[in-house]
Amino acid sequence: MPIDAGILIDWFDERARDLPWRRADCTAWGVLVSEIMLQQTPVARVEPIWHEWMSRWPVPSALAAASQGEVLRAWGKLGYPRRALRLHEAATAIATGHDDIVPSDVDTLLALPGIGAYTARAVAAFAYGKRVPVVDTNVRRVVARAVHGAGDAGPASVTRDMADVEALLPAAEAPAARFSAALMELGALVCTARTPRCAACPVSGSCAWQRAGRPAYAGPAKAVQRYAGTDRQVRGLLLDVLRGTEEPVSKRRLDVVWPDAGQRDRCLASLLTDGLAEQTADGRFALPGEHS
DNA sequence: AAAGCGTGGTC
DNA sequence: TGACCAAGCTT
Repeated sequence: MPIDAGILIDWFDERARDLPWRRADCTAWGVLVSEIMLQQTPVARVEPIWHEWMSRWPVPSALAAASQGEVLRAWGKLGYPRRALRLHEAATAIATGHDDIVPSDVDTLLALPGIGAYTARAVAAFAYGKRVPVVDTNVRRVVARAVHGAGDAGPASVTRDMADVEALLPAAEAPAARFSAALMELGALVCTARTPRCAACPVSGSCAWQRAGRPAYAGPAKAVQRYAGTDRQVRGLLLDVLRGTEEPVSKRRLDVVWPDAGQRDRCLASLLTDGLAEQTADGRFALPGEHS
């Protein structure tokens, strides 16, 4: 059973959160920055940082002119700092190769670093009003339930997931883009992972999962991400030291963050490889681009 | 194509 | 408490 676009869009008009990157005066650059920051990071943590970035770097060329270290420091504790580096790279490419204008074409967007299947279409739809399937984890869950009657989405498949959503999309551009935003919002506010609020759902009447009696998820178990004790945690601790100082720090200052020397050194080396840290001529360590 | 990559909030 | 979750991308 397809989701009624009119009903969903009406619900969105009434209930959507007033997020700054959804406002009419938000630029395509603002939308792109928000999409990158929102990858695996909750809205509440993104909002204040997004505002800082918009006033500090209102256009791609402004970000491109900043050093990597400044960008990483401004990224703060949003997590996955490689995103910040890639956004900086993307800004440089947009400034030099696209007249400082964020591309509206999906394939052009896909060619930029850090922009994948979801983000490219999110920018095309939300910044430029294009009719393209926008599939994130929220949308996959909503479709799994409302259309397929499953408790949750199985493993992602870009091709299949996009075809599912394409089939639901209104024919015209403007309502299609609005529908895409509404599907995501429904997944974020109502059709949530843990405790779906089906009583408040505007499309529960046509939901296949409801009709099937809300069966539990039957697919393969999802891999659980460990964090404590992993390289990710150690890299995070090292980076936190570098973020906290303007001056390069000695190796000794980094050694205190983690007891296992082998893991520590491996992580520091990987940060250097990833371009998230740099070693100065005198052997100390710093965020990249500020002391070389 | 499965695994790696940060961080913090929730129940 | 710790497992799960949050607008993914890259290799």
